[in-house]
Amino acid sequence: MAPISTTSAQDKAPRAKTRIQKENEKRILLAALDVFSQNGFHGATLDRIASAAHMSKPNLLYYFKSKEEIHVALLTDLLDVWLAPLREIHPEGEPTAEIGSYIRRKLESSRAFPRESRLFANEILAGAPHIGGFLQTQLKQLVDEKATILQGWIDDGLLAPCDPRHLLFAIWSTTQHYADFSVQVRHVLGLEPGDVSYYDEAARMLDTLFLGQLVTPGKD
Amino acid sequence: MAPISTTSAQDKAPRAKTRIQKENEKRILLAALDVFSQNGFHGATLDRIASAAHMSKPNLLYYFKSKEEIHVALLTDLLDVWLAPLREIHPEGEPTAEIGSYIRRKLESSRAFPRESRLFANEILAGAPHIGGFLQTQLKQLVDEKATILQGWIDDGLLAPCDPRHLLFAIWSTTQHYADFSVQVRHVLGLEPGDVSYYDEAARMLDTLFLGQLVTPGKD
DNA sequence: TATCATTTTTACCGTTTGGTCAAATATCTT
DNA sequence: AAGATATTTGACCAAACGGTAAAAATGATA
Repeated sequence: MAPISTTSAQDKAPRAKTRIQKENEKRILLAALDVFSQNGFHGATLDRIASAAHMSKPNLLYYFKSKEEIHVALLTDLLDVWLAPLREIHPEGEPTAEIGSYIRRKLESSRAFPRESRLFANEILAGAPHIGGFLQTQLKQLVDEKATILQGWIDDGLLAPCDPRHLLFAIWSTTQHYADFSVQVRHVLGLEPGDVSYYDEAARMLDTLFLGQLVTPGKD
Repeated sequence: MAPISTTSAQDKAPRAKTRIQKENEKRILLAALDVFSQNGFHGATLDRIASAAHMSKPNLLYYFKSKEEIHVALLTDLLDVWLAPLREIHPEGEPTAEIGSYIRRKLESSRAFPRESRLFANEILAGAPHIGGFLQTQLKQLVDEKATILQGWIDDGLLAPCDPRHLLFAIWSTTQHYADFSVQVRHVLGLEPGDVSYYDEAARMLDTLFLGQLVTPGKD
């Protein structure tokens, strides 16, 4: 296995990163996030990424060996952001509070990082060719762990009986929907292209849906 | 405006469709659905579509003038399927039954037509360049209409107070999630590639979520 | 079977794409 | 300032791409 040394003097293969190198890699990744999230992997071109990064194509390829390497770098950075809200669910907390704040964190993540969300959605839609391993190992493990917590709450009668993992799916889909399908949301609501004012109403809806009872018993 | 005449004898421009023509157009659209839904518009190539349709590329282009024309034809066919379940929500019905069966229709649509769902998701993710008009007019109109029905139920105290359009968003996202993100669902659940056995549990989850109360009041 | 329209194929074209290479330039270190 | 290293550039390439033209083959029709 290749060591990922950062600043060991004895190593000779991986040199320390220059100031310019760090700056330009950041510029490239920011530009690539724009382009990839708008057009998907195949729809993105190195010329467009380079142009968005105010850089020539060969110069871009001096920092990343290939288009795929940029894509993988972006996805790798993304995975931490994606998992972070889930990690914070703790068994000591009260179910309503824990689930409620998880939903709020997920929705806020969707609002703050819509491009990242769309990048992720594109990758999954394409069959997760690059992060399939991550899904099967790290994500599955974390989901299993948190599902156990939720199951505990169900067993204690604090949560309605349901498959905890599908509950997580429902939270993921509803929150990410506002980033991934934002165009549809805006068109249906009759909002202008840049308008994201629907997030407040979305938060209320998700609170009602996941924390309250949605349909009243009815008068049969 | 160009008339869309089908079988008027006096017209000379649009001829009637041959048996071979109908067969091959069907073959092409089926093949294109496979390719587009797996790789998105930019990831799909005419060579792959032609190959999947067991046809040479120029022959394919004899039936459809361009790659985009195939894509638009697929999307156009799709829109009816997409709207159908929503149309069936009627104001006379009982809220729980109406919403419940809508969810079941949507989930069944997701299970039966995952490729169509992914095609739609890809289009929206890309900013809906081809069906933006449809979203702003037909879909918005239908959603407004059905949202009024839901609002009526809320006013009658039959449904928990919430924004009806966001309720529809929640139903769309949770049901479509099982088609669009099926790879992730399977990886997290530890299922084999072709396995879609999670749909039963998904149906139970969505019933609990949308029709029952999920989190019990707690013992504070 | 002769005629005509439809369908299919072969060969090809211009453009775009991801990527390379060597030379030129800038930056850092001593 | 000099030398070494890091960065940037312009010219280029092979492959893949969407699409075309015209001839050849097939099917329908009388």
